[in-house]
Amino acid sequence: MKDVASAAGVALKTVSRVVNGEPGVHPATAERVRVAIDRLGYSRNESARVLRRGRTATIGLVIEDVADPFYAGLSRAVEAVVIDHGCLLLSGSSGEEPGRERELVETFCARRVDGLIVVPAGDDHTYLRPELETGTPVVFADRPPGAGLDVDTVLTDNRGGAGQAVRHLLTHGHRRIAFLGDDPAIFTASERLRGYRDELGGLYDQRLVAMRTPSLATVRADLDRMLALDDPPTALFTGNGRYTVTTLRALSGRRVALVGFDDFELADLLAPGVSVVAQDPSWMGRVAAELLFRRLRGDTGPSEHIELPVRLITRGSGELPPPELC
Amino acid sequence: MKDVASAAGVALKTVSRVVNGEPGVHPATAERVRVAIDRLGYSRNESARVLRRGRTATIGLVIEDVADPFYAGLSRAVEAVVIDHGCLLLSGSSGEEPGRERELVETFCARRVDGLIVVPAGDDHTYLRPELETGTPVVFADRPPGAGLDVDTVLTDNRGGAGQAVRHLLTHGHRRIAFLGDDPAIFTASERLRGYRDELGGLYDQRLVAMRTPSLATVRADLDRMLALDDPPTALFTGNGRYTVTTLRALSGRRVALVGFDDFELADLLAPGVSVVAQDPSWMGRVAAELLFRRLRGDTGPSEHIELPVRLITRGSGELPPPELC
DNA sequence: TAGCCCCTTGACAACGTTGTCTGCCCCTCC
DNA sequence: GGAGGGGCAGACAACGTTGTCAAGGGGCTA
Repeated sequence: MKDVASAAGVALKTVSRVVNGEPGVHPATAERVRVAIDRLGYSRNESARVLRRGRTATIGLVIEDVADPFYAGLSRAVEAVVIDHGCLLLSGSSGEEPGRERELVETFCARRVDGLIVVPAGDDHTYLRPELETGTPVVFADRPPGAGLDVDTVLTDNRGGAGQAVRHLLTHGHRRIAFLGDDPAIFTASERLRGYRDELGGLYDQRLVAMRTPSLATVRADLDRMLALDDPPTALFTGNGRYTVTTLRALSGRRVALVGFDDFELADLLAPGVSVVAQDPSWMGRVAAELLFRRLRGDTGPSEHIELPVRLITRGSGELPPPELC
Repeated sequence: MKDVASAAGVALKTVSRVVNGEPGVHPATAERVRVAIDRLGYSRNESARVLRRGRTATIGLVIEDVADPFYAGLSRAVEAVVIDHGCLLLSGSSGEEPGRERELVETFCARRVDGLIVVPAGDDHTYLRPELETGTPVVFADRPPGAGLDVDTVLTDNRGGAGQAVRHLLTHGHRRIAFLGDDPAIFTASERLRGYRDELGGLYDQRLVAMRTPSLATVRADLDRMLALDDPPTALFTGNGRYTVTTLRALSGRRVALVGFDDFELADLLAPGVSVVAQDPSWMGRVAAELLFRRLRGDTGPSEHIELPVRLITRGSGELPPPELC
């Protein structure tokens, strides 16, 4: 900027004014400055600007994995809102590791983001205290923060959704419904288990539940074990999109009724189409981002806890009757 | 930091030394400083640091759309490499708009990223000149830069891949092979068209080519038109993952041989499985990022133009014979 | 013509770091 | 006992911006 100033024969401050579109600069002078800027290929140093002004116009987003379609959709929606507010989005994947989550948050804080949206991997977020105290708004999405932190949260109605899935299978005559889901240490997994269990009531059978990080081998093993029971499951409820897909693969053609949590591309093209309880990741992203910006605009009301509804989409797999009724 | 210094009863510089793990601080003093840091919840201001040191330890990535699995995979791979180098990744989606692409690049440059990886949306990149001249390395991925810019590029063997797909269909007896692809203004689309055309040679028929941004309606219209011809296509070659999926939907069960460019999740679960010419987005991301870091380490060799091979994966749809041979 | 105000411009400090240089103290070696 | 050196700590300037304040000049009004 100094170079531009001397090239244009004006003071530093005048260049600053032109760059920022501030009023009170003679058009001719402004033009001279602009020419100098173009000639020198000058671009403002954002770090210095941030340092001086205190606001970074930057939002941080911590998700689990960009390559997971759910988070990719959420990410895209957050990015859109952030851009609408003239800000930049920093984002990173925690890969389900609490340490990495914390690292990311701290990196973002060191860069002085104006606000944070976090899909937590860990369950201790006391490290966020200092930031919260300095007034940086934080919104948790998809999963709530660890105990003792009262911040804005946007969740899916996991329990209700699981209940809805199970109810759907029950009304189609199933009594033996298995649940295949992620490690219950993950909030959404344990909530969905709870919804499943509550809905089943007396029909609940521990042997029809398998919860761990899915791989084709483990899912196949779990399925084989369950289907070999004297009273095997006639229907499956899978705990998330990744799980549903892995389960479909592990079934390798065996026809069992199935409802999955999370919609996924091509669910409609499979035979039969896969019935799902669908979340809307874009909606969640949008809601979280808008809540964050409301806080940034100064809304200091009590922390909000939003729960987004899910939608049952029937495509065939969830409407298969139990074999004995065929 | 000033507060930490006075709280610990030391000078600013000593705190700086502790924060940066520089040697020459008495362990007892360092401990005192660390206590003060914890107590005050201090975190270094990265903007000030960047301003002072000149390096940001930040890489910028411009892609087309995070929600597209291809770019999500690429993104994740770039992020992994960037983290390995102790850097932060800024990324944004251009949404196929040249203006947005430029905006993103300029935003990143204003934040003084150390290097850039760009999947270009536009074809004029002269605006990058100033940055290139100041020595910021730039790597183009998936698509080359506009004319007149000689920079590192990592592409897929689009032409060869398309040729391979067509050859595969030819060896299965097809002579009428249609091509459904994106707007030829997009580099990858036109390259794939070229590979298709070159491989078909005399069999090429303008009426079997449809190129535009895919929507279910347009693809359905194009398909209906082609299939109504006197000598309709017996096989389809689709120009990218999104196109393949849309085409499968538009076919709504009609059995036509098909090979798609790009692999996609569940391609193996459809009936028949979808044969594809697969790119490896992670590989591309990794290669691009590693090339970038090699430049950052000072490699000033001539610009590289890497072309990654594709892999034909046969799953059934590409091996269907033409109807007359049934 | 004096006084006032507005328009335009510039000088300067401050934001929070870090690199450089200097200073002090204590230990060791001659 | 003095010189020299190493370990530790601090003072200060500079990075590139922007907010504050002040100043110069020209036109308008009384």
